Amino acid sequence: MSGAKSMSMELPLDQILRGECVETMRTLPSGSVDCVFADPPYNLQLRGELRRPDDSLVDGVDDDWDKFSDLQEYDRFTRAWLTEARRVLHKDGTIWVIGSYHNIFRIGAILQELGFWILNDIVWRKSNPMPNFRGRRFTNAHETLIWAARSEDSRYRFNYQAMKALNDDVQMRSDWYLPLCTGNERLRNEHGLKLHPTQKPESLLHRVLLASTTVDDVVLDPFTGTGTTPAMARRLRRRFIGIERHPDYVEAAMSRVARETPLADDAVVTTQDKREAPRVPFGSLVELGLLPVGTVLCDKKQRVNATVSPDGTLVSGTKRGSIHKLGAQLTNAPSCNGWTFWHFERNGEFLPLDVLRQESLDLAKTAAATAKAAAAG
Amino acid sequence: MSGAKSMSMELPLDQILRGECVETMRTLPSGSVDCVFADPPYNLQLRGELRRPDDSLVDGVDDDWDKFSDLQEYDRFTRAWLTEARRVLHKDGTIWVIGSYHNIFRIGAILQELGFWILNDIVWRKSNPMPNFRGRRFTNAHETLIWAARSEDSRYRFNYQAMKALNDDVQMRSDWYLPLCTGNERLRNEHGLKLHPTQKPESLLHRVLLASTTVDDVVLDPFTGTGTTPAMARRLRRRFIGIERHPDYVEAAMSRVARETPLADDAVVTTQDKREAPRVPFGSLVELGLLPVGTVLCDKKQRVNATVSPDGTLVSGTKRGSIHKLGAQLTNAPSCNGWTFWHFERNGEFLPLDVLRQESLDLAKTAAATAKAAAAG
DNA sequence: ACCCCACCTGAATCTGATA
DNA sequence: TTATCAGATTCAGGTGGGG
Repeated sequence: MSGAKSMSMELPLDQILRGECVETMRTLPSGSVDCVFADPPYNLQLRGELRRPDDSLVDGVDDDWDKFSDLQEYDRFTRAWLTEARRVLHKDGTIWVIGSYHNIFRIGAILQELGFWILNDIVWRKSNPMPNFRGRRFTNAHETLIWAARSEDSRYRFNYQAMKALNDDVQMRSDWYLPLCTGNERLRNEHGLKLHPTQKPESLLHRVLLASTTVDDVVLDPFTGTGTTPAMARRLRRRFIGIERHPDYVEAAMSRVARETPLADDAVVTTQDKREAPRVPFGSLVELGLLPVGTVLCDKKQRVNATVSPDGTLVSGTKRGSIHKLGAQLTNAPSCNGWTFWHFERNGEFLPLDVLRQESLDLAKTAAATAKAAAAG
Repeated sequence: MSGAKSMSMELPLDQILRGECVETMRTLPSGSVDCVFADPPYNLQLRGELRRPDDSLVDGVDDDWDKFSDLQEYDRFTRAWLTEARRVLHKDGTIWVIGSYHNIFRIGAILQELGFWILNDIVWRKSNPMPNFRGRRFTNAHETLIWAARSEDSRYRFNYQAMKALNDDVQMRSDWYLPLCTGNERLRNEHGLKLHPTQKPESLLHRVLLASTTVDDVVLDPFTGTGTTPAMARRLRRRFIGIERHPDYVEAAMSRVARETPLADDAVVTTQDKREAPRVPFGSLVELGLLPVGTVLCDKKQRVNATVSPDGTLVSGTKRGSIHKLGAQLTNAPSCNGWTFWHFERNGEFLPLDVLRQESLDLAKTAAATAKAAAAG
């Protein structure tokens, strides 16, 4: 199955090598690892300081390792480490690289140019992202992982059934909903400050390793940091090779790994992903055309009415607001459930908006069932 | 506001030009459009035909326009049309490009190389994606849109409040959950077969246009296809320029546009950003007598207070300054929004100055309406 | 033990008009 | 071009103290 381990060369297994990533990879034999997980610098290019609306300062990434003079230098760096990673990878191996819009397009383009074969782009949707404090863009609520085989004809590993099981017995999709690394999981120094600015959550690596490797596979992480990859590899009984430049991180990561207990033989697919509540923003009913812009809504006794705007707000005279806010305002109530307060006309009778909400959920459910049936054949 | 339309050149507005996209863009003047939405060919590398588990054939993308001999050719094509798009775009304009992992990394990298400034990458999560029939990858359940300004210093449009309203009054995130284009919305030929393999849903364009353009803005779609962009532009009272190579699509799109009814003046209005509201100098509230000289203001928790001067400054002890300056000074904050910081007493409760600002705007609006009625009567 | 609330934090390319 | 200043802007979740 996994070819790399059959080579049985003298690999520095279950170690974190201190050193530059390209140089250190050069010391590893070709075709010797089954999987690479890489979390390279993102080249964020942050400029001034950023403050929250309450004037508190955002603790941004200002480390030297994320500073590049320009795109060309970042591309050279990227091409260099991806070239080595490809050499070290077994012919049937796969690579994962995570990034944001700052760097992921560079990475993806270079991966393709080097002959990697992209299998999926995976979206890590953050359940608790940092908001956009200035209101100038959409909340940057996700990061992207690229999953690629070493080449077009690699016979790569994908544990389809394990992923399906992990996802309530429907195919695992390319969008993953996972929280950030916070709380106890986040490594901290003696002052309680985060040890590393970009520590990844264990749930992410758990899914990555479970999807694309098997027991005893060798996983290489060229940017190990605080060692999430080694820790999850040990827990899931994979072998790891870490590479990390900073001695403090090497030490922190190794003691973290030492605290991990490998799972027993029979323990495998256990973790469940956090299910999302099927929230329906009122605006989406408008976008979907279930409720045309300009529709006039009224309360049950038709004492007040309001018109639907393109952005999902309601307008009544000079007043504008969400279905809840405007309902409260027009009735002088402290609060109001707009879903039950506002009614629309259908076949001569007035129905609450809640009917439409339910219908939109049913639509989604039917579509999902159809897709599943098609998949089942 | 939107710079492009003020140029009033002879643009082929509200038309779909039949022709090759680069050539046709060359006929348009520089800086003449406010927004570009592009759904270019995806360079799908489907090797041979794809069959479902029941051996039925998947009607994939295999039209002539999607055949590119290799990555280099696709890059050349991409660079060519993006270069023209950038020339045609107003300096403060933005571009949207949608793609999948097959092409989006080429597009993103070239966008950056041409000097576009990426604002967000947006994930369109499909509520009803096609399942992965072979079980060899994750279900490809999303597509990616890149939203970018023409350059780093573009003062681009983002209708923050409208997006927030559309999402139940929390910031719109970078992941959008929308269904595929199916059912009645999908254009079909006389045999009931879909007219175009990749028709985009109207809900997607509704959100795109509502986020990044305003009424009468000019939107260019260089790969118009069945005309979802023109149709939504017409509905939302934006102007459009379409470009499409295939005469059948041009015809289908134009008759589709003709079936759209533009929203009425008052129906197309969305929640306004405060930045766009008319500016009210604090001093004018004093002049208008809405806030008498000598009134004592305090912060919400009544920890500091200050007195209103005739010139619209506040005085607190020996300190004097604008509502913003003094608020910042008294709280040792780098900045302060005096409108929300300072409160005045009315009927026993403390209200922020912002209430008075709104009231002065309402007064002005009422006065204008009265004047208009008098003139008409 | 439990609830409530105040406070803290996260890979962030985070203002714009006017003088 | 640069300096100045008005004023717009946050969500989910964890932690910890007090009642």
